[in-house]
Formats: sequence, structure tokens, C-alpha cells
Amino acid sequence: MPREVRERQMVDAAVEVFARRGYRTASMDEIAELAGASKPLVYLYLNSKEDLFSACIRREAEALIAAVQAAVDPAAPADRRLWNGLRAFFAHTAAHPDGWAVLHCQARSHGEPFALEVAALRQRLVDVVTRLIADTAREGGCAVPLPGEEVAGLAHALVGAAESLAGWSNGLTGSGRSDRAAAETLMNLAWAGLGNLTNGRRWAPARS
Amino acid sequence: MPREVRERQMVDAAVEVFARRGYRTASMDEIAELAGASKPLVYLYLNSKEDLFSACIRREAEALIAAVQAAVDPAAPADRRLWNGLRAFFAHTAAHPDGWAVLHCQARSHGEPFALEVAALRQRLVDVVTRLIADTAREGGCAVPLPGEEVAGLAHALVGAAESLAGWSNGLTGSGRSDRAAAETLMNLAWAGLGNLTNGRRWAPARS
Amino acid sequence: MPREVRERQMVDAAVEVFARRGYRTASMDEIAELAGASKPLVYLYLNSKEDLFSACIRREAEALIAAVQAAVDPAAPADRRLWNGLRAFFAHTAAHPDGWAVLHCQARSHGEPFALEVAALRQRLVDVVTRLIADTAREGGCAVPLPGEEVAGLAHALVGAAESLAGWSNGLTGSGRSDRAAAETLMNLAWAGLGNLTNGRRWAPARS
Amino acid sequence: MPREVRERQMVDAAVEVFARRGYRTASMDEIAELAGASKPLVYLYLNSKEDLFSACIRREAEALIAAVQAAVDPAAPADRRLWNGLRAFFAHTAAHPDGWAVLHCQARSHGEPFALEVAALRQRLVDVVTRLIADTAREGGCAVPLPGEEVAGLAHALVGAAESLAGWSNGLTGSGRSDRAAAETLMNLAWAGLGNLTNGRRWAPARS
DNA sequence: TATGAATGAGTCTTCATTCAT
DNA sequence: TATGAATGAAGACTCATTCAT
Repeated sequence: MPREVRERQMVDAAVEVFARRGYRTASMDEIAELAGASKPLVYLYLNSKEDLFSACIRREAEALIAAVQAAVDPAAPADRRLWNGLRAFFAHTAAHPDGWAVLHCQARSHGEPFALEVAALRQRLVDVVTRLIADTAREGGCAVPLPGEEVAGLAHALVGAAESLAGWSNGLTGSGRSDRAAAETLMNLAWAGLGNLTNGRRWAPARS
Repeated sequence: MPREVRERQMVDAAVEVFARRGYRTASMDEIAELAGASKPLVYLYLNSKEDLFSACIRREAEALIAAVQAAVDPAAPADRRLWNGLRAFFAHTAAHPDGWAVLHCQARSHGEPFALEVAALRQRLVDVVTRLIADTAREGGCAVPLPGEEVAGLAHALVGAAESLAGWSNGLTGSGRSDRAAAETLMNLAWAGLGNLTNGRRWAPARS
Repeated sequence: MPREVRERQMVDAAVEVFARRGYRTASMDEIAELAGASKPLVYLYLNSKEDLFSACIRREAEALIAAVQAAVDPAAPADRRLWNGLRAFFAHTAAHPDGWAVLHCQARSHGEPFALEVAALRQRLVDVVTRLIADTAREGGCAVPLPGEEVAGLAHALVGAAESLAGWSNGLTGSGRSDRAAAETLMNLAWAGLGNLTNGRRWAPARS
Repeated sequence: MPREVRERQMVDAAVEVFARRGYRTASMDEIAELAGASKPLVYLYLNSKEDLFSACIRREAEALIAAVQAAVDPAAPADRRLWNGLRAFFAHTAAHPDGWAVLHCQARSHGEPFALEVAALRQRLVDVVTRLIADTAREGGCAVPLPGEEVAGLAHALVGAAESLAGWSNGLTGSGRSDRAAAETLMNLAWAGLGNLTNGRRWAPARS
């Protein structure tokens, strides 16, 4: 069996086991067995548990980002782009729950090397969203320019909301089209909020 | 030294170590040492590593919820309640980064017993927010009643956005009042979004 | 059982196993079993295989040097001191063959940390001998002063000769007093050689 | 590439790696790579790690003995023969430090099969020296016949001294002709010592 | 209340060795 | 002649947990 195929099987198995057990609890024995290979072969191809985990993170991260970016047609208007990006995000995470679990739950809680890696991925997502927000503001005829830091904050908020909704709607059983519903909910929230902000309508605490 | 004091020291130490190292990597030795007690005593008081971790989750969760609820004056108008709740959430997580790390990062990634526990906490937060949204809708003269599932989705989105913003703004260095800025950003986003929804102004994909 | 006693038993066992199997081949399992303790206890007390081996080297080295130095009466004449030192060296190595094997065979062939440690020990032995040679020269009315480098060379040669003789005579079976014979042989060789050198009688290759 | 050439490359590589890492720590992977061949080929030609190590020992041992014997002209007087033998010994070990390390450090510390092999070699060296001593005694007009066991002891002492001096002088840096100096030092020591012994002048402990 | 001493079970990792080609 | 692919066996090390005191 050629090396590349074997290697993909191994990473597949690793993603599954890491998602199920967590990084530390997962054992290389279980991963090797699930991959249908011997442990030394896993080490020969992937070096160490750390490297294997990194490989999982990288592969799943690239896949997620690629899915989102493929869905965003640069020629479409901003709202359409946002909508399609959200749809792709929810669809992809719903279709790859193990990969999403590795990225969202495991990678962040097991120390520097992985946290950094997944932070870099997340930053790329945030960047995509940041650009969408900026474009939305511009195309919507932004009356009051938003400061860069606020845009970044909004992007973080949206990404967090998406992550949270993904976890929730994927956890609901049986609701066949829940990932579309999630996208709609978030789209409504975001669209109205962004529209108001770019028009200078802000909420302010009443003076007490 | 009375048992209660000792026990609190132990949980303090455990929260710190679990936050720094993660559940599996943290060792009972380190926790006992940091607590200034011997290991058998830790076991005598807290039974097992699992129970100790559960105790950490429970204590930090109660503290966070209590902080949020204490800030929400039931007599105030809905927007004010939401604002105060957000402020309290950001302030508390910023003030207790270890506790927040245990709840947000560690507890979710280490198997059933803890994930359930933290899910229950999160549900209570979501419930608080759900009620806020419902009240907001009612007080705002809700033209179009929101289905319960959508309200829940919004609540999850808001909580996720808050969590994400908390992580981001706590990570920024030097910006003295960043947790207030985070609350403002999120408040603007949420307020406008909710307002639109309760008035039936929804975004819909253009027919293609 | 008090820690010190256990620790000595462990080092005893380790010296025996390291001598028999060699550093790398020796297994911590075997050492622990021979010491009558569990492996974790060995690690608790002695940290690692490396540290355990170092502890063996240090203990055996100190014992050997102490034996030699105890035998050398500073008030005695130089020849007497040399003789007593040699006797003690041969007697000690004969009485502690495992310790000698660890020092002479194992410690030198297993990488920097140990080689350095045993080199330091050997240097101390060489220093003792160097001083004896210098004293011998002085007391013998040295006609031609020996250069420092040559004295060091002589010391190394004597120590090497002693080591070699020790290995040989300890390997001979049955000869009850062989370690005394070894000392005599070496004493004769050294005494005459030193005497000639300090009197300027050197061997020189005939011109060809 | 013809088998003999390949095989020599492999043993060359093995000597280097064994000298650097030690028998157990050396890996067949590294040896094969350094030899520029694949691992199965190494096994095809040399059977096993043990056999490969034995091959190294044998080759280096033969080379050393051959060098010493080539230098000893049977027609020359005994002192000349001793001198030339010493010179050749120091020169060869200085020129082949890896081979010498394998013989002197590694082979003795890794269990029966190798220790026996290297002991046999050493015995041949000792035999050469033994004959030299006996000849010296005869040619020097030996007044008091030396018992065979003492001659053997002297030979062991000389070989050990030579080994020790070789290690020391090879370790010194920069002294361009140190292997000649080593030979001189040892020659002086030996010559005078032997001369005295064959003339019955012995050192004896003063009666106490 | 408090602990020094002790361990069973399990993990990552390595390496000599062999097929199938 | 030559090798890419594969593994069984073994070893260092760690840790949650428990007695005896």
C-alpha cells in the first residue's frame, strides 16, 4: 500500500480517536489499530503523538477554511457572501463533526503548540469575516466609519456565535435541516446589527 | 486548620493547575503541593481527581452565574438588563481567567462526566439570556412572535459571541477598559439584531 | 523501611546489574526486582536511569579513592606510600569486582555524562600517583628534574598498568594471594623505572 | 558495486558509528545510511548486529596486531624490538581512534561474545610482549630467572600502561608528536624496571 | 487531622529484523 | 544485486491511588 494512502488512513483514524477521547486520553495503540496498521508504522510516518495531532489540526483546519472560501463568490454582493460563508461553515462542521471537535474542543486545551496552531487558523477565519464586514459597510453606504478595532471585535463575535451555534445545532438530533436554520438565525442577527452600526445607530446606556 | 478552609485552598490550587496544564496533564502531586497539603489529605477531602475537577467546575460555574444574576436588576428595562448582564459576564471572566479557562477550555474536552456538567451550567446561562430576549421582544412590542427554537438559537449565538469576545479582549494587552468595549460591541450587535427580528424585518436570500 | 536504607539497596542492586549487563542492556525492571522494590519507587528515589548510573559511579568511585587514600600514610617514606597505595588499590578492586567493572568498563563507554564523571575520578587517582612520583623523585635526590608532562605521563602509565593487572589477576581463579603478587610486580617495575629516571639514566634508541 | 567493496564500506561505517554511539545505542539505520546502502543489504551481507560488531572487532584487532608485528624486526636486539613495538602501537591507535575506541571501550563492555573476542586479541598482544620480556631477560644476561607468572604479569602491566597512555596522549590536543613522547616515557619505565628485575634487584617492603 | 512509603497499570517510543518485489 | 514497507518485542517513565501510622 502506498505511503500516502496509509498516511491518510492514519490521520483519519487519529481525528476520530482524538475527537472521541481527547488528546491525552487517546492512545497511539488505539489509533494504530483503527488505522489498520502497526504502531511503529504510525511513528515512522508521523513521528510522534504531537506531530500526529498537529497533522490532524492542520488538515481539518485547511479543509474548513477551504470549504468556507470556496463558498464565497468574490463577485457576489456582501450580504450574499456572508450568507454563503455561514452556510458553508455550518454545513462543513455538521458534515465533519470529528474534525470540528478536534479543532474546537481538543486543540485549544492542550498546551502551547496546538493552541497556537489553532489560533492561527481561527485568525484566518476572523480575517475572512473582517473583510466581509468591511465590505458590507462600504457597500451599504457606511455613514459612520467603524474603527478597525470594533470591526475586529465584531468579527470575533460572529465567529464565536457561529461556533456556538454549530455546537448547539449539531447536538440537536433529528432536525434534518438545522444547519440551515442556524445560518438563518445568525444571518438575521448579524445583518441587522451591522446595518445599524454602519448607519450610526448605536445603543447607549441611559444616563443613570 | 479547619476543613472548609483547607478544602477551599485545595480547589483554588486545582483550578490554577487545571487551567495551566489541562485536566489530564495536571498531576495530583502538583495540586497537593500548591495547596500546601499532602496528597492523602486531598484524597480524604475530595475523593478522586474526577471529583476534584467536578468541584472546580461547579464552584467556578456557580460564581460566574451568580455574578451575572447579581448584575441583572429584575426591575430594570430589558435593554438595561442585557447590558448589565453582559458587563458582568465580561468583568467576571476577565477577573477570573483560570476559572474561565477551566470552564470554557478544559471542562468541555475531557469526556462525558465533565462535559455534561459544564453543559448544564451553560444551559443556565443560555436560559438567562433566553429570558432576556423574550422580555426584550415583549417590551419592544413584538410584532411577530419568535418561535422558541429561534430564541434558543439566538441565545446560544449571543453566549458564544460573548465567550469569543471575552477570550479575544482578555488576550489583548494594555487596553485598560477592553472588557467594557467588548460589552459595547456585543450590545450594539445584539440590540439591533433583536430589534429587527421582533419587528419582522428579516434578511432573506435573494431568489436566484 | 527508611529511605536511606532502601536507597542503598537500590544502588547495590544497580551496581550488580549494570556490571553484569552493561548500562544499556540493564533494565530498570531487573534492578528494581533485585532491590526488592517496585519500579516507581526506584524512580521516586533516583529520578532516572541516568541518575541512577551516576549515583553508582559516584559511590563506587568515592569508595575506591577513599580506600587508596586511607592506606597512604602521609608520614611514611615515598616508596612505602606507593606500595601501600598499590596494595589498597588491588585489594579494593578485588573485593568489589562489580563496582570496579562499572567504573572501568561501563562508565567509560556510554557517552559524555558518565565518561566525564569517571574521567574526573580517574584524574583524582592520577593526581595521587603524580604526587607520589614527585615525592619519590625529591626524596630520592633527584638529579635531573622531570618535566611535568612526563610525570603526568608516568602517572597515567602506572594507573593503566594497575588497572590492567587488576583485571588480569582478578580474573585468575584460585590463586589466593594474587592481589599481593600484582602489587609486587607493579611495585618492582615502577620503583626501578622511577629511580632510573630521576637519576637521569634514560634509554635512548641507538642511532641507526 | 562488488560485494567486497560494499562490505568494507559497511564495516567502515559500523566502526565509526559504534565508536561514536556505543554498541547498544548505535542503530542499524544509522550504520546503513552512513554506508550508503539499504538496511536489508546490510543484513544480507553481515547477518545481524552482533555479527557486524564482531566483524568490526576482528578487523580492527587484526589491523592493530599486524601493525605491531610488522614493526618488530625479529633480527633486532630486544630493546630495539620493544621500542619499535611500542612506537607502532601508539602510532596505530593514534591513527585509528575509532577502531581503538571499539576495541578498548566498546567491545569489553557488551557481554560475553564480544568480551571473549577482544580478550583473545589482547592475549595475542600480551603474548608478543611476553616474548619480548623473556628475550630481554635472556639477552640481558638474566641473573635470576623470572617465574612465568611474573613475566605474564609484567606483560599485562605494560599493555595496560600502553593503553592508558594511548588514551591520554591521544586526548591531548595540539602536541604534534605526543605519541612519540608516550612511547619514550613508557620505554624508560619498562626498560629500567625490566633491567632491575632480571638482575635480581627487587624492591621489598621494609620489615615493620 | 495528617502523611511518608509504596505500587499496578498503562503510555510513548525505539529498534533489530524480515518480506515481497 | 537491491529496497520500500512493515512489525513484534521490549524499555523508560508517569500517575492516580492506598496503606500503616
